[in-house]
Amino acid sequence: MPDQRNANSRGETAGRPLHSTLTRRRVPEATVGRLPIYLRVLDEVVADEQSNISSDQLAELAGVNAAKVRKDLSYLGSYGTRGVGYEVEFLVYQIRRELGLNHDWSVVIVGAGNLGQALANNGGFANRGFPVVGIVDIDPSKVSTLVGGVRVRHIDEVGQIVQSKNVNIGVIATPAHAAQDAADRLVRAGITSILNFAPTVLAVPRGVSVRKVDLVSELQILSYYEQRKRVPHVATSADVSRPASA
Amino acid sequence: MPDQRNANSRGETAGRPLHSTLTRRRVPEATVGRLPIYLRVLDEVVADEQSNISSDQLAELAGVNAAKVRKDLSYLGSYGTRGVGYEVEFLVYQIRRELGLNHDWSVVIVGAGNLGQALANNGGFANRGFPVVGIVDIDPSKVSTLVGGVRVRHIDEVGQIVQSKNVNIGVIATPAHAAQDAADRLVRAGITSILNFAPTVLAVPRGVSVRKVDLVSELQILSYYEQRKRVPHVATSADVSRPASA
DNA sequence: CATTGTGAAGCGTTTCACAGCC
DNA sequence: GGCTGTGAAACGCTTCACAATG
Repeated sequence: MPDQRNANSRGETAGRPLHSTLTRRRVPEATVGRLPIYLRVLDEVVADEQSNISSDQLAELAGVNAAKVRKDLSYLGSYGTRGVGYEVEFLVYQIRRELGLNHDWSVVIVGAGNLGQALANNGGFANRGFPVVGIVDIDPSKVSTLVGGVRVRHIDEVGQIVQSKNVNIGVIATPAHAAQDAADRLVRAGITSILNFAPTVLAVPRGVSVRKVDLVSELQILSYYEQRKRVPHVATSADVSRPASA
Repeated sequence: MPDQRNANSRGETAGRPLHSTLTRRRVPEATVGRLPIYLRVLDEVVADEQSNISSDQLAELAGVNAAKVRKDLSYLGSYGTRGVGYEVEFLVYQIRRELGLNHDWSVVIVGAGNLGQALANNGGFANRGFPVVGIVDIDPSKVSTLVGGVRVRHIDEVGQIVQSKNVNIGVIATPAHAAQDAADRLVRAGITSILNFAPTVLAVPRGVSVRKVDLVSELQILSYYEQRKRVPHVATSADVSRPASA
């Protein structure tokens, strides 16, 4: 069904990485995914009034290994001092700059159900630079209610909200069956970044970034590893006929 | 600070993949992460009463390429028919079996705030085989309230709940500062799989699987790519010396 | 003859190991 | 001496391309 669109998930567009071709220094996708973790950790280090940090210590706190930390940070530039480590405040600044966190990015939430409301009420967004400036729903009975200090408006108004409030990011918190329509509306409104909580693969045009958070999938993945812990070494007949040679 | 524990995230324990050493057929982590997506898609195919599906069609619907689908499915066994495709119901069964979804996995939620309540109210968990059998909070004023049909109990009772209701998976929906304590309590209660919504790197003993869902990180990653779209081609001196040849 | 299953090539990520530098 | 920055090796995942086959 998708037609000159591309299904995508986890930050890639049908195979092709989603970052536009040839911009500045290239930071690998895997590294981009870890920079937010370093930021979190460094915030606490700043709070502890520690001014320098080694790759070893940062690695420990972030739950990765030190070589990875150094490689990751080296993509941003040479911001460390040999024999000393990294100046924490400076490093925070550089990571934030790289991630584009020098200014706020306004967010609109589609879907004022349980999840949408929880997200809107979650102060963590706004004070991390992602103010929720709009919430929309298709259900007239939800419109006009106040959620997290923002009045819910009808989804038909999403285009106007995006324009007038300069929204950059859309969050889809609708049921699965409504998610594609929500995405279409967001895209039509000019949104080019979507965070999708609905368990659906969205079809969006090239140039629109989609990241997916699928709670049930996460549980199912945990289930896989949990099962393995419980049933070690069950050699089924299928296994016997197909020794794990490959 | 962690002491004979290992910080981890995204399903691995400090570098080492978390699945116990040498069990059955090995399914790559990347594949495990996609099986839930195939399941979702196949559910709809079943609903459409289509009995067979080719790797091409499944790939299209799942937003990946066909070779990947075939490789992924080949790890589970040879369940397709050349020239025909895969029998949908049988494939669903095999994927569910591989993921350990033949039976329910009970879930306990720690934290009855906005997010915890939204998760508990989200029917999608229970009817996908992850019944929420307990919700706990540290705040006495939240205890005894009813959330999603489950009465909130005090966090001190989490061990008893896990034992009596045979809980396998813990979901942490607390503020960041309380997340490590929540994890410690869950681990002490015998939980070996944790889904963490708090923006913290958890330290847990080996053998405990942790998956993290960090909403702000997701937004920050979108911010990175959004920024790139907005500021195309700021050729710094570094770029000139490093044409994107790789 | 359409479509799977899979070796092999290609590619991105992680880790190693050490030269370079403060 | 201690720690960064980075080539190079190792590893895992993706994609190609085609032989195998119902």
